[in-house]
Amino acid sequence: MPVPPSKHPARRARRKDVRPSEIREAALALFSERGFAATRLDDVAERAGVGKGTIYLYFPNKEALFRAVVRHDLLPNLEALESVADSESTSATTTLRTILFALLAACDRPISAIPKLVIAEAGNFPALARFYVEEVTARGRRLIERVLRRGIEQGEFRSVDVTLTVPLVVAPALMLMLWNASLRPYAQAPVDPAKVLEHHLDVLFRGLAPIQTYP
Amino acid sequence: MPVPPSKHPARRARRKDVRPSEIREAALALFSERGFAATRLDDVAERAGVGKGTIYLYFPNKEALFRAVVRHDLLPNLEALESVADSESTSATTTLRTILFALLAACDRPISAIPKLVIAEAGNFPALARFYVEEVTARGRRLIERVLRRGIEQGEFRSVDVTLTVPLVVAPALMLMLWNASLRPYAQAPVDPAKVLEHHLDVLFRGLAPIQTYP
Amino acid sequence: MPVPPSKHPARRARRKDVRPSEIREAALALFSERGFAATRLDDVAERAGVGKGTIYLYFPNKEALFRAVVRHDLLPNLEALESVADSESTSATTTLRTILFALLAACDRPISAIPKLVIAEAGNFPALARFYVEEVTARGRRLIERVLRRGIEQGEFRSVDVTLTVPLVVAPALMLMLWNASLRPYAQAPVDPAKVLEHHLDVLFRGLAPIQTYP
Amino acid sequence: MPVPPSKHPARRARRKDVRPSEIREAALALFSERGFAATRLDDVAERAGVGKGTIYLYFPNKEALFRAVVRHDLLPNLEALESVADSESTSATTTLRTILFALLAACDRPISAIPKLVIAEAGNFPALARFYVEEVTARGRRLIERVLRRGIEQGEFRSVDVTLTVPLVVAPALMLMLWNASLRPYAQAPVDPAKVLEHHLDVLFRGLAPIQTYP
DNA sequence: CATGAATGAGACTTCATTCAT
DNA sequence: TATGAATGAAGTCTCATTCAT
Repeated sequence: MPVPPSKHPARRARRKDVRPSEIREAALALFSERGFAATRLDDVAERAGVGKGTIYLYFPNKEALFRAVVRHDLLPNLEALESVADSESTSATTTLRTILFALLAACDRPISAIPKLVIAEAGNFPALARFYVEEVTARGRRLIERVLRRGIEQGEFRSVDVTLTVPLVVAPALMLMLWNASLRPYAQAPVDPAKVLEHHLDVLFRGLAPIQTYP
Repeated sequence: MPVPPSKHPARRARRKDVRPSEIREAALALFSERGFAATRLDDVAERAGVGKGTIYLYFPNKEALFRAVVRHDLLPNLEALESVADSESTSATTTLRTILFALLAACDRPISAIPKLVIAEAGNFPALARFYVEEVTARGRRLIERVLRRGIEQGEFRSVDVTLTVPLVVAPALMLMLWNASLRPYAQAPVDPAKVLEHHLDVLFRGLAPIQTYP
Repeated sequence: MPVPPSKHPARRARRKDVRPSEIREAALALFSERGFAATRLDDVAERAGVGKGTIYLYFPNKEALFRAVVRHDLLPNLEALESVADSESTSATTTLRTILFALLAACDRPISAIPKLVIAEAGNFPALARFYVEEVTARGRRLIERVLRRGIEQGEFRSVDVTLTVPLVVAPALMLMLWNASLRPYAQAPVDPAKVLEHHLDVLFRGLAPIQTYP
Repeated sequence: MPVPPSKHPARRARRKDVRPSEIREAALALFSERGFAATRLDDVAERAGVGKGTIYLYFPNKEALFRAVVRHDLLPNLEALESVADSESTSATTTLRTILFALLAACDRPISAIPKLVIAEAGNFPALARFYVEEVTARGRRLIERVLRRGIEQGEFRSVDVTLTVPLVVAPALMLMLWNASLRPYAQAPVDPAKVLEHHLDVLFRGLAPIQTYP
C-alpha cells in the first residue's frame, strides 16, 4: 500500500503547462519508431522525464494520447501551408514548389511520422482515420486544387482535371515522407530527396505546361 | 465394437501442404486490418480454420509468420513484373503503363496490404525491413530504371536522370496502394484510381517527352 | 514476448469441468477473508492451484467471478430449505426449528460468508444486490411466511402478522452467520451458537404461543 | 499596489479544528456507499471540501482515517445508551424499548453504516475488529445483560440465561441496521422498521414473561 | 499431425502517499 | 496550514507460446 518517497525533486520545478507537450513529444518519437501497440507507456514516461502515472494526469488513456499526438501539430502546419498557398502574390508554380519543399522540410521534424502512424493504425482507430481524412487529407487536397486552378486560370498550366492532378503533385512528397519515416534507415545509397523533388517539379511542370500552338 | 471418436475427419483429409498457405492468407487478411501487434493468433487460427497450436507446426512464432506473409507472394509477383519489363518487344512507354496498371490491379488482392504493413513495422523488424529494401524496393527500382533507360535510348523520353525519375513514376501507384489499404474506407467521394493512373501517365510522359527542337 | 515453458504438467490431468468449481471455491474462501476488492486474483489462482490466466478461461473478469461465487450455491441450498419447509408432515414449530438449525449448520460451510459479502458489496454491485434481494431474501421471507401461516392455522401460534414476524424468526440465525463470518475470530469467550438458537426458539415459541383463555 | 493572489480565503477562515470532523464525515459517507477499498481519498477530499493532501495533515493514512471514522462516534453513543440503561428509574421493559428504538433512530444517521463496515473489513483490520468486539460488542452486551438482570430481579422477566438472551434482544435491531445500510435500496416493498421493532418487543416480552403459576 | 487448455510475462491503469509551493 | 501535481507500487487482464492428449 504505502509508496516510498520519490527521488526527482527537480522535476516538479518545470512549468506544469509544458508537461503535456513533453509527453506528446516523447510519445510521438516512440510511436514513430515502434508503432502504437509496441510502444510502452513506461517508455514514453521515461523519455518524457516523468513518472508513469503522470501521463494519466493529462491523457485519460493510451489511445487518447495517440489521438492527441496525431492531432496536435497537424492543423497548425496545415494552416500555415494554406496561408502560403492562398497568398496570391506569387505564381501557382512557385506556390506548389514552396508547398512541396515545405513538406520535404517537415521530414526532419517528428511530425513527419504522423502519416505513417495514421496509415498503420487507421483500421484500429476509425474515428482518428475519419478525422485525418476530413481534416488533413481532404483539406490538403482542396488546398492543392485551389493552386492548380489558379495556375490554369493564369495560363501556367494547361486545362487539366485538378481532382485527378492533385495526387500526382503530392505523391512523390508523401512517398519521401513515408520512406523517411520507415525504410530509409535500412537503405544503402539514399537518393537526395531535394533533388528528387526538384526533378519531380521539373517533370510535372513540363507535363502540365500549356500546349504550344503555333500560328 | 464401438469405434473411437474422431472429431475432425474432414480437416485432416485436406492436403497437408495447403495448410501453411491457408494460415498465411488468414494472417495477411488480419494483419492488413489491424496491424501486426493487434492481430491475435487465435483469430488467425480461427480464420484459417485450424487449431491455435497448428500454427506452430508451420511457423516457429508470430514474427516468423509475419515474415512469411510478407515474403511469400512478393518475389513471384516482382518476377512477373520483371519478365514483363524486360521483354523488349514493346515500347518503354507501354511497358511502364503495363507495370503501373499491374500494380493498380494488385490493389484488389490481399498482397496490396504488404507495403503498408512493412512501412508500419519496419522499425520493429529490421531484418524484414532490410529484406524488403533490398529484394523489393531496390529490385523494383532497378526494374523501372531499365525501362526508363530503354525509353531514353529509343528516343521515347528525353535524357533524364533515371535514378531521380523512378520515384516520380511509381509514387502515384504506391500512394493508391497505401490509400486503398488504409484510409479509403473512411473517405467520402473516392476518385477513380484508374483515371488517376491514366492521368499520371499522360502528365508523366509529357513531362518526359523529348524536347522539341525546331530547325 | 516469448513465454518460457511451464512446470506444472500434472495439473492438466485434472478433469477440466471441475476447474470452475475449484476456482469458485478458492475465490469464495478469499473473498470471505478479505472482501472483494482486497482479494487479488493471483491469490485466487494460487489457492485454486491454477495459473493466473486460467481464471479468465472460465470467468470474463473479477466481477463475474464474484457474481458466480455468490450465485452458485445459494439457490440449491434455498431450494433444499424450501422442500423441507413445505413438507407438511411435521408441525410448523418443528419446521422452523429445522430451518434455523440448518442455517446454523451452514455456518461451518464456506457458503455462510456470502451474506456478509453481499451486504458489504451491495453498493458496488447493484445487479447482484437486486438478485440477492429478489431470489434469496424475498424467497426466504416467503418460505418462513408460509410456515408461520401454517402454524397459525394449525393452532401452534397465535394470530400474528406474519410479515412482521419473519424478521424476528430469522434475525438471530443471520446474526450468528454474520458474526461467524466476521468478528468471531476476535471474540474472547464465544457463546455456543446452538444454545443461543435453542434459547431463541424457546423464547420465540413462548412469545408466539396462543393466548390461554380460561373458562 | 497589487495585492498578491489568495485563492481560498474562506476555507482557511474556518476553525481549523472542525476539519477532522468534516473529513471523517465525508469518509464515513463514502465508506458506507462503497466500502473501504473502493473509496478513493480524492473523493473524500472533494466531499469534505479540502485538498487531497489536507487529509494527511490529520490522519497518517487511509487506514487510520478508517479507524477514526469507526471509533469516533461509537463510544459517545454507547455511553449515552449506557446512561439510559443504568438510570434505574424505569422498568427494564421500558429501558429495553428505549434502547432498541434508539438503535432504530440511529438508522437515519451515518453512524448506522459502521456495523456494516466493520463486518466487511474485520478480516483486513484485526486491530479494529478487536477494538469493536471489546469496546462496542462486549460493552453493548454487558449493557443489555444488566438490564435483563434487573428485569429478572424486578420480576418483569422469568429467570433466563441473560448471556443467551442478549442476542435475541438485539438481533432484530441490528438486522434492521444492516438492511438499511446495504440492501434496502434494492428492495421493493419495505416493511416498516418501527412496526417490526414493536412486534419484536411484544413477542420478546411475552416470551420472557414470568411463568404464571396458579395457586 | 492436430488440438486447445493452461500458463505467466508484460502492459495498461489506478490510487495512496509525498512534498514543493 | 493547505494544496494538488507527481510518483510508482500493485492489480487486472491479454495473449504468445507450450504440451498432454
